[in-house]
Amino acid sequence: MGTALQRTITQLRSEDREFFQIAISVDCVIFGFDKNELKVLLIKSDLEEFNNQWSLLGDLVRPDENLDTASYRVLKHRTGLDDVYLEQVYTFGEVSRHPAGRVISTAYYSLINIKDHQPMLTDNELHWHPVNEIANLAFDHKTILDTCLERLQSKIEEHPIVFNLLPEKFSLRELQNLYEAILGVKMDRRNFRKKFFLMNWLEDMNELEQDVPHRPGKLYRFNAARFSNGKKTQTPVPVL
Amino acid sequence: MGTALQRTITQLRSEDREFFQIAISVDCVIFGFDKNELKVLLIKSDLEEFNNQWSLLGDLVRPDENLDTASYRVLKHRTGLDDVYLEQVYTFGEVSRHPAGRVISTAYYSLINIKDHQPMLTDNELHWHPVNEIANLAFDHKTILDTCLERLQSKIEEHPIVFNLLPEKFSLRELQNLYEAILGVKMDRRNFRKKFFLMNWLEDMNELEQDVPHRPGKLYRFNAARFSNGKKTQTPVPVL
DNA sequence: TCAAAAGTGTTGTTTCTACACCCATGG
DNA sequence: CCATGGGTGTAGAAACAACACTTTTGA
Repeated sequence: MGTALQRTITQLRSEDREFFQIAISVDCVIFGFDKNELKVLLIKSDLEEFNNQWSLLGDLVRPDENLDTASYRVLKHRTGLDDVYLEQVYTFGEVSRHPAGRVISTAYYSLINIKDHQPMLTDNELHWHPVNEIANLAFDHKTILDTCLERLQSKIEEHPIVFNLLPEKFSLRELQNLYEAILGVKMDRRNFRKKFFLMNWLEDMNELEQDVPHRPGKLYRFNAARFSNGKKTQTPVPVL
Repeated sequence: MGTALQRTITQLRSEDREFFQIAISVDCVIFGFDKNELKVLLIKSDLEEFNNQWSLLGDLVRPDENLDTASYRVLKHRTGLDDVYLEQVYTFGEVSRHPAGRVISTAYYSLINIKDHQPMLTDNELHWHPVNEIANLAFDHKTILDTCLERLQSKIEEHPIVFNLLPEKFSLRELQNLYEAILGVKMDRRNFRKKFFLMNWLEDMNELEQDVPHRPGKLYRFNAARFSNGKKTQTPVPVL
């Protein structure tokens, strides 16, 4: 009862050529945070069918390239950044999702500090768009964006990843603005501070904000070493 | 600055043939629940490299077939069941994950009522294995299984999907055994009952268990209409 | 001195956890 | 009558939500 998948490579190549008609791509939802808005990096589609529409950054996966590697490559190519937070979310495989043929796409999102990336903005095909203002995109990219945003929203409830969107030093106000922008809710300032200090993720830099027209706030940085000291550490013990 | 992905189909086919060297497959982690154990349906691998090892059920995706459709096809083929709960989890794309060549695989898990499937067990290559007793599998299938189990564990914390693993009528004890098997924890009976009645997902059938050597428990069924009447209904209102 | 945001504690509510006794059935 | 699991309520702890005033800075 063997399937094509279970045969050896020689057999696969000779008998099952019909299966090698699907291309695979990665699409990256690159999030940034600026002016208290969550933004995403988009490019003008140069495909005729989607003239003047924006699309996510993506590329075909090479035959000798891991999926993750392909995303890192796209990211590096478009932002110049290495070593960024990247997470696979979902694979979109509708037969008709791409007008150029059968292309299955695996979606990733990444979080970058928008300031680090400024120089690449000279490429005038690339722009940061406020996530809230995006009504539609080329291909099924709006769906991909929505899916990645939902994943991001649930992820930050438990994991300290938003720091990737901020400069090394930040104030609690900036951190709260960021959470509010991602989750689309307003939060109570006092409860927010309490919660974060309890988590024990922050290290006080003993520095103050500069050039603010009001009382300056303290600056903190994320202390990864403290992560896992928070309250969510009691992993349930398997019963068997 | 166009990439291969952005060209038209004619161009893609002629210039980028190198990209059509990757096959895509789906692998299904089919969960069942029997004798108070969570089980998964496996097949003996008939690939030489993995002689005598068990593997998940999967197949190559056809060029004109949606990803989800391919999973349903595999499921139908192996269990005879239609209309089952199915959820995509993750796509495994390591270059070397399959000895027969470059095969990227999208993993799904599904939940079925093991009783509905009994007849197909005549196929002696197919067996239900207790999830806790699986040490390794062919390919990277152990990783896939682990990933799907983790997803299942987090999913059931919020969503009423475990009912797919039970017969239509079940006792609260069975339901609790199922949660305990999936999560690998022991729970307090009184608190468990309280929580479920609060959720309001259950409909009392006014029937009792039969043929039990002790006081019979009431039977319930999942009432989908009541879902969303539970407490988790207050969706946060976006601020913008 | 004014405007603007920083910083700080307490109280009530809800949720979660731990825990023990009587009941109904089959054997 | 015994063994087995069904069925039930309460009290303490922890987490969460709501809320107002004083402080510091720049203009």
